[in-house]
Amino acid sequence: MTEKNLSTVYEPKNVEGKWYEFWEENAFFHADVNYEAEHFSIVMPPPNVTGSLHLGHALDNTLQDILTRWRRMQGYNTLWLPGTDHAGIATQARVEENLAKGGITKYDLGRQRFVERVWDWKHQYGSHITQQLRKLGTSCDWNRERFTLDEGCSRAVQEVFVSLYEKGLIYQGDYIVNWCPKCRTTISDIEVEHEDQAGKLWHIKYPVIDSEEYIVVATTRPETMLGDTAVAVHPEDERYTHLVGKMVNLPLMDRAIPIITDEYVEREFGSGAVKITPAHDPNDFEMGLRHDLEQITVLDREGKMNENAGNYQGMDRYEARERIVQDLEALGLLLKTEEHEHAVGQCYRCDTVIEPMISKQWFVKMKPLAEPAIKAVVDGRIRFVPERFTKIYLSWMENIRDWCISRQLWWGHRIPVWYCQDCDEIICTKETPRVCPKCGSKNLKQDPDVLDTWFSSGLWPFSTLGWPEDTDDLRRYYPTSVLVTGRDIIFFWVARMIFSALECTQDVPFREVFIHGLILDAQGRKMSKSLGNGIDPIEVIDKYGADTLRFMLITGNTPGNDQRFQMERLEATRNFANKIWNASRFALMNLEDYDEEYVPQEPELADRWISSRLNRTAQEVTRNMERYDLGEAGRLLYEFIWNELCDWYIEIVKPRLYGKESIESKKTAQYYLAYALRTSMELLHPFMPFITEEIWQKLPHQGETVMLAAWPQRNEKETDDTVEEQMTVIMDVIRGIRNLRSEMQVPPGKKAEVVLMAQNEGIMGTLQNGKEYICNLASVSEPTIMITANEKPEQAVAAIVSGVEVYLLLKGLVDIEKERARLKKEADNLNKEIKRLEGKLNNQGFISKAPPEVVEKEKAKLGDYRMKKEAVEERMASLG
RNA sequence: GGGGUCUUAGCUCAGUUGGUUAGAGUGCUUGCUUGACAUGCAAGAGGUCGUAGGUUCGAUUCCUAUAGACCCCA
Repeated sequence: MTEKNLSTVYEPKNVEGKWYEFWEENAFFHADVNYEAEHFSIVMPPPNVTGSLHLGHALDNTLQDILTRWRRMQGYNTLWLPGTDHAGIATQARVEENLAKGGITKYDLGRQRFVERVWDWKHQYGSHITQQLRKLGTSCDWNRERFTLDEGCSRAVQEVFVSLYEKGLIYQGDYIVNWCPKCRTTISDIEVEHEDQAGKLWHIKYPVIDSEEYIVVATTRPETMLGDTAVAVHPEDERYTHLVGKMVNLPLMDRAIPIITDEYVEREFGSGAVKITPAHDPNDFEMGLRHDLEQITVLDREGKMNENAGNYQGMDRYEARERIVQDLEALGLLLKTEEHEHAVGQCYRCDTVIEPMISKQWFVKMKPLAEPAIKAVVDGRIRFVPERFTKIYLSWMENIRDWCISRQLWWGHRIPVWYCQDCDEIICTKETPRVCPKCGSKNLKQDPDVLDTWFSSGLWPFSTLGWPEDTDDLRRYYPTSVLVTGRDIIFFWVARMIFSALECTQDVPFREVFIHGLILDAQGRKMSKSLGNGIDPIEVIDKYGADTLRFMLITGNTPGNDQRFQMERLEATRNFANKIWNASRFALMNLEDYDEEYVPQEPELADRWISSRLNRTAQEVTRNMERYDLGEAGRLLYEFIWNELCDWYIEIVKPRLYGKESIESKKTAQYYLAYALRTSMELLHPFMPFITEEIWQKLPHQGETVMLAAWPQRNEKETDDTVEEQMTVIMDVIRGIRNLRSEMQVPPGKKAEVVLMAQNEGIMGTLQNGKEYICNLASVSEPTIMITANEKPEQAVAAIVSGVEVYLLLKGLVDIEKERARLKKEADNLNKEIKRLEGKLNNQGFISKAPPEVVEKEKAKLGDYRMKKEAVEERMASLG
């Protein structure tokens, strides 16, 4: 090995790519269906097929990869199934933009050729994001990669559509839907984002027919008045009782419309009278149905005023708004204009203001599907982690509205419905029909619309495993073990998978849903294109390595909470990778003559200590992973590796490795160093897969890859409280000496003389046992170790640690007054604590009600403090 | 209007069955070419745990109210 020649700085670039190829070529990610072990399966939330990786993906996939690698090491039959989403609107929009550069529209190409173009686009860019996922280190089974528009997923979509249609759970109807004038399609309710915006509230006078009176209505959208078919007041509003039933003359349109009453009207809002536009407002639409009002559509699909808009025909909706206000003012019908903040619905894709519009669309009837989906979560057959997301899910599911699933796009799953042009028969089948089953006509036309992308992603957990076929994969890996996704997608996706799965497979799609938060920028804002505050994970990987990005994302995270992306934390994590790298360089330099056969007979205190700490860490890491607290698991490993393994064990063991002790001692140290480092790499592997593989391969090991090493389990025999207590004493003494040296400004190069007074024989034995450690780590010549005596060293400064009085001899350099002041401060501190504990232990309530072990613990603490205080006071007395 | 999260060291955050002299990273101060690492080592300073009540022997932790920040839903 030539580690001495290797860079002292870890270079992820030289390591990461090579191991990924190794894993993929050796099919280590591949899941073979077998029943020898319990299964663990995850389906990856499919990213947009032509999109790019962002930090949200990086976090989501890192979490999944950690769980997958961990379970695989534990011996589960593990499948992580990857794939991509056709992302209807987004992908189509990008291809259209691209066409626009050449001055053509999709209409120039026609549907068929346009869809071919989109497939070309998909083939060109479709592997971009999966390559990016590989850079991140994801250990998914690429042989099983799926695409929402592939043959199998498409068959599943048809199957479900036809089945729901036949059950009457899918229907077609004219309802008010959310129309995006820019995307030129409907979108579902949850695709509308509501944002409070500053607007105006216009108070308009509508003249009452056969009267001198006006009725004043307040609106934020005057352009829709052209489609008004009524004015409504609250039935108990006495201000208007005398007008109910009369007609008003709709200004600008010169149309007579009635004044009606409805409970829905808020008396406090505006004037208490509202204009009703059933064709352009969801609430008005409902009211229109109740009162059998006419629906007059005044806007077209591009957001322009249509032929029903009188003189305003052809104007854009905002232009029309201005003109209408002007015209009303000119007519003296504008009473007043107020500033008004109100919620404006916008398209989640393009931010265009949504136009509520009446349109014939396909819907899924949600109530019957929601019921089992609620039950599955209430029953605990599906569990949300963190638990609080259960409530969010349930409240949404309980108030669910029918789902508009048709989209006026060309890219997606075409609705499997045909209309007979001769007899108007509607045919819904999986196979393209040749003739009308009713009249035999061949003149059939397929519905032009495609399905909401989420309709197919809702089937993802089972369509990807082969459903509706009864496949081996489906039998083995379904229901999947856990779904990992962001909190922003619970309604869009998680909820829809749950009800789809229950309907189609009569089973839950996954047992657990692990929800994580969003990655925000350093100021705590959402990352967005418009703000330009996004960070490209690939750039981060190129600069710092995938391991660093992964570990940084994971350890900065508590389940379900958002986190800010801080460059400083990235550097700190990079330093951790570098630390591991250098500790390994050191180890490898000193393991050149490692003896594979050697089994240590007499491990030293430090060896037994690192082994004990390692085993305890393994146990704690596992425990935290089991509860999805991956961040805490990662932090524990960071602390163990850096603080215990590097800062203490390696430092302690150096002289032994350098051959300054016996050959047995050296071999034993080599054994424990290799064991501790290798096991650390195994525990850390799910988090930082690349660097751990690189190092594991170089260390003494068995097996082909750390990926398939057995997950370290706690070995009861190796955890030893006594050993840990003994090492704590030694470490405290070393810290005590270092502290004194630093305060007294003893030059680092100078060996110090110390006297150690042990409280009892046992501690004295421990000190003797750890004498070499103290000499080396505190730079001490030869400590005098003895039982506590009344005779204290003169010309010395003291530190009191648990069980030991530490004296640093400083001939002629001790400032008695300063030393006394230093000790006084320490004694005061101890007195404060002693008083606090005495108060606690004198409290009858505490003694009788607190658990006995807590009382014992407090008593022990008090005893320790008292002894320390006594020692400090004795020392002060001996100073005279 | 309803619901949720957060408020702990200058900054970013841990702190999970209520008992710790309240922790980490970073920043700051001091000293170090200590035969792996200055992307490092060692020592140190720094916190009324948002505010006010309550429950309890005991509250950073549980409950209520309140202030502020952010998010979701209507």
